[in-house]
Amino acid sequence: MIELKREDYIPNISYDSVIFGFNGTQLKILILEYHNTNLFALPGGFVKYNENLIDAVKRGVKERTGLDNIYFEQFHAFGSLSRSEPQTMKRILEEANIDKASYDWMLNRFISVAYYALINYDDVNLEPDALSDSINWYALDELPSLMMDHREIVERALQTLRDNLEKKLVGMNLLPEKFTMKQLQKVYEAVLGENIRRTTFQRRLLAMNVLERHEKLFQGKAHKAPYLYSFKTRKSIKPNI
Amino acid sequence: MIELKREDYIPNISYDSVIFGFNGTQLKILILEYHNTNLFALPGGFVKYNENLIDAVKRGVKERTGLDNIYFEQFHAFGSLSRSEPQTMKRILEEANIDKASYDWMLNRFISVAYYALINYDDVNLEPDALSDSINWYALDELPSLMMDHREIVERALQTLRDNLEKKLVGMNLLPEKFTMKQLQKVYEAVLGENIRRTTFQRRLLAMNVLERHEKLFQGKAHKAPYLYSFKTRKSIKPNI
DNA sequence: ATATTAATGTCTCACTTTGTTACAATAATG
DNA sequence: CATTATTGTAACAAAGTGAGACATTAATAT
Repeated sequence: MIELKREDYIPNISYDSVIFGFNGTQLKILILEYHNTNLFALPGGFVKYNENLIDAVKRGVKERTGLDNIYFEQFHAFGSLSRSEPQTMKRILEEANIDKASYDWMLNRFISVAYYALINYDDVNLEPDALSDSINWYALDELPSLMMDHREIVERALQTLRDNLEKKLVGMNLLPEKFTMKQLQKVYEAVLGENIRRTTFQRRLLAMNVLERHEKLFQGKAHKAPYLYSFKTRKSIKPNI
Repeated sequence: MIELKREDYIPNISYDSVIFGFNGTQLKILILEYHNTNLFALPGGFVKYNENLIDAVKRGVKERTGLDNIYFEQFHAFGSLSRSEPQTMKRILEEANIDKASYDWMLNRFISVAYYALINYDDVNLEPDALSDSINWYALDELPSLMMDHREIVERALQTLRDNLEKKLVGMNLLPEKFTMKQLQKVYEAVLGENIRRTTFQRRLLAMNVLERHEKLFQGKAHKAPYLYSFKTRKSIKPNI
């Protein structure tokens, strides 16, 4: 049974989430498709009266991916009048057989706060919400046409991710705990959308003093086995001299 | 007469603005003081149902400074439950002699979207709003104690300003149209909170190729007159996806 | 008129960071 | 045990930055 009672939620505020995953080569994001509408959208939702904004976001993502303890980064609030499309919303809600009395408030104008998150592609247990037929990974250059301003939201998320890549050591959540330099480089290349020189990249990242080197990897490939690295926890980072 | 009718405004959403100005040496921001309360706060307000979020912000700042056509940068939405302080709000509204029926909705929990702006210190015509005794410039290191989470909002604004300084050529609005290299350096120093080497700074900024050099300045100072510069107009770059 | 003063514009040199190329090391394969 | 493909790192070139030196010059003092 779908619960979207008007009295539980703050009207006019919503969130949208851009969930990035990495398949080893491409950056992908989670997109859902609403019942019988051919409408694709970012996973989003509403905020309860007695709930922190960030908790609403976490709740929505946990319901759809099973993941908890994800790192979110808020990147923009979208507040233009023109972004709301009551007819589109109405169609979605009718196709999901929600009754008019309970969905009426959802046709209002909403200001939406957008977050992105970076998760380990393989950990996800995808679960469509009540309004959706499916939720799936889409590569950034193979996105379906998205409803409302969601395309703009995605572009802004990617831009922020690129801007933050250096500062926030963003690869952290897109990779397994231990990874090779090559894997990390692939993450950087996927995020930045450009190739990086191997030796320069390696030298730069080692100089940053945020990686911990472990034993060798036995990948079964016919060449020298690369080291495995993991990210140092912030505490264990010692100053470079 | 104060107009804050519940039916005009979206409940639960507000904005706050951190307006930076520069007096040649220090960065300052605008802070208002509510009637008879000794409470200091950032200039903020509410969003009308039929109004873009950014237009609400511009409206509020124009009413208080007389300034139009300011560049705003949205930097964060503050959405925790704990940020709301209904007792504080009640006191402010009572001291301003607003009647309970019309202010009741303002005691709700609000999610606030915060913007900063950079303006020319001298152009401002300060005008307290209906709830306030005064609106004034305060240097960042001489701020009074601020209500609610406004201190945190200021700190985040400053952090974002610092992060964006290089990318967005932020000095643009803190200086008159034409300025000397020294003046620009003072802006950088005030924003970053540290001294910069003159020669390196000059070389770096000229290398960025964003400054246009004009005729010399006749400052009446007993030394070689510096060049005047202005910012070249830039075409915005769209992110690739 | 001319020397003085002090901030500016630019140059140099050392040092650091980044780009590029080269090459030795080595796990799996046959 | 040689081959293959990839890795780790060294070496050198190119570009960028920190620090200092110095000539230039508008106003002022002489």
